[in-house]
Amino acid sequence: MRRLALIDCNNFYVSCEQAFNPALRNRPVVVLSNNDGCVVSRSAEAKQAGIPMGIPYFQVRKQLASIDGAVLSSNYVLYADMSRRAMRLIAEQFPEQEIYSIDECFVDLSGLSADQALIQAFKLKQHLMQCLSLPVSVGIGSTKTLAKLAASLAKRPGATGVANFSNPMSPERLAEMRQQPVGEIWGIGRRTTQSLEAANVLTVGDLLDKPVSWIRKRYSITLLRTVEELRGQDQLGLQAAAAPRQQIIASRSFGHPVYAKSELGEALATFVARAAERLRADHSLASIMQIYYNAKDPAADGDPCADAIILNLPHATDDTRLLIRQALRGLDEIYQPGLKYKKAGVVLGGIRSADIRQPGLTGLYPEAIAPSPIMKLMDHVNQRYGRDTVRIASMGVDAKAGWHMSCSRRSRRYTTALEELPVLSTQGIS
DNA sequence: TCTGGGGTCCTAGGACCC
DNA sequence: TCTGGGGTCCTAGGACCC
Repeated sequence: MRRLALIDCNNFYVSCEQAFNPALRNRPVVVLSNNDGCVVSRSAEAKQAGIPMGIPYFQVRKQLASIDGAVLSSNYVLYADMSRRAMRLIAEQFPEQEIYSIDECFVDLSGLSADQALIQAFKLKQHLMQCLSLPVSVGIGSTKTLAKLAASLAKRPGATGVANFSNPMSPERLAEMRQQPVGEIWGIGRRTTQSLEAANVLTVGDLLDKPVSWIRKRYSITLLRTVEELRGQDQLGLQAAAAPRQQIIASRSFGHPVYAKSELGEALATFVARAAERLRADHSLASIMQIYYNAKDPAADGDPCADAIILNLPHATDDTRLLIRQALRGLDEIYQPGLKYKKAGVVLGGIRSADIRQPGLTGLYPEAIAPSPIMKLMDHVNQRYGRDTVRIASMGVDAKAGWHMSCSRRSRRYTTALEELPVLSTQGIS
């Protein structure tokens, strides 16, 4: 019998912060998105105070201050490292693992009985708390969709943190599953929830009672697969090995508006460098690059405007230098003086394995055949001594340039930077 | 007056996820 | 004044091919 578990870190970003700073425990805490824009993670106390997920910070600043809430900028370096540690601990217990996101993974429990699975889930919870101070919820199910649904139950306030929707299910458990609102189901978002509710399909049970033909006629194959999964028929499988990405995006809203082409060029070159690092880490090449911007036009009452250009590269590449050259050429074509630039980005596409390199029919680009030793060296130095220790000159040298993000409330990189390690003294951790 | 059938590839847009 | 970033999959429609 197939049995899967979803392991989900509770309030992951906030929990990472609380792990290192006890003063943040048992009180309202939120972590903000890039540029301190929106609330993206909330402690239980912040949720209880009614702070919504995704709300712009400025709309809840006063409320947070009035309840003595702590507000933090995102510290992605810390979260990524904590994630890596948690995933490794989980894989030690359950080697069949699919890492689904920074704070979630699926594991295979097929060898275990339902009771054994529950016991193992509680043990794992305890283990992660002990090793990393990370609270997790575990949902068990015979498919990923059921495991997800179980996890959403498991993490409700007052719940035990573990829930099981895998067979054999008691009649009470089944009834509870069928009572869940459709909006709780993984893969059913806001729009589909609205549409289903309009058709008087309000719960999982309502949806399961609809004939396949009704679902297929009104919705896509995607929803049909979701329903099959809820019936216990596996449609999604466990993807143990991560497939290389098909698309790599690097983009940022600017800390301050940007006007000059040179500054926009520095920002774009930096985004290209980030994307190319990820490309090489995947052992991939890109053959298409898109660059784009969002801006406001002061000449038109500050109306928002945007433009983009798709660049077909002369050959598939992972070379930051070539990619930056092409990106700046693209910028020449879409840059408009006078606009107030708010955000820019780069998308790498046409991605394929770096095992096959070919220079194109013209033979004009012999360098396309072999990976660049300079890129390899650059990655190596930057991994060892820190990001951008070696960089391309067009990325600029001023780390305070206006386009860089603002993140004034970032905590320290406790686990990845020597000079920011926590210090233990008789007064506690500082 | 009569106007096929089957297929691929690409793109834009929508919906969803964390 | 201030509203994130990085992804996936599906669908419909157009261009093109034989």
